[in-house]
Amino acid sequence: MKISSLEEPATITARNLLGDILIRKTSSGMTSGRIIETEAYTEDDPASHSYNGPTERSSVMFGKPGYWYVYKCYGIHWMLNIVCAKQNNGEAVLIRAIEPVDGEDLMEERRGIAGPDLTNGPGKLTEAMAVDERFNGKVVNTGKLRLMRESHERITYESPRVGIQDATDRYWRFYLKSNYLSKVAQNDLGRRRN
DNA sequence: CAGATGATGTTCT
DNA sequence: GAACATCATCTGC
Repeated sequence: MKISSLEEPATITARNLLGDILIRKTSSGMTSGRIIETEAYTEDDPASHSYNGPTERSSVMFGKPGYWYVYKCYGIHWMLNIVCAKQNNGEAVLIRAIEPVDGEDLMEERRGIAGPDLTNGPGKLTEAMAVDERFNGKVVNTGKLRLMRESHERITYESPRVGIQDATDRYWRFYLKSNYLSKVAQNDLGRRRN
């Protein structure tokens, strides 16, 4: 069992979340997956929603750690984040990819396909796990969407974040080697972190 | 394969 | 009115 706290800064929490298990329960059944790719976002970060202080959308990021931050991207996809760092620090970690653990058949049903494309991207995993705005601002360890902290012994890598234009020199994307890494990230030059 | 593009709607200037 | 922490699909090799 992992003891690291979500009060740690995003750049540390993003790494600590690797290997943890997301668990989603619905009336159709349970799905779960291992987190294998994350990105850190902070207030001091032109690419972050919290960069210009709290807004109606980003205020959750400035709240207490251990809450979900869910927002809609390009009008289509839900993005799942975990708020971290101490209250009033606008920091969060975006979950970019997971490996299915349980309920893969239900994920295939929701996504309409099978294989690595099930969960190898931030918008894909929320569809596979039936995550939407209902979880925004909710506590991470209560309710139908939970996080199980897990230790892992896999090698960790870090590299620049993807899909953004600002601060691309920051190595704030973290991942484990996996067939389920996000498409846009599969061929980049990450450096080993442990 | 790689690269371009349209979908689609909320947020912020 | 522009930008956007994306994805699926289409084009042309």
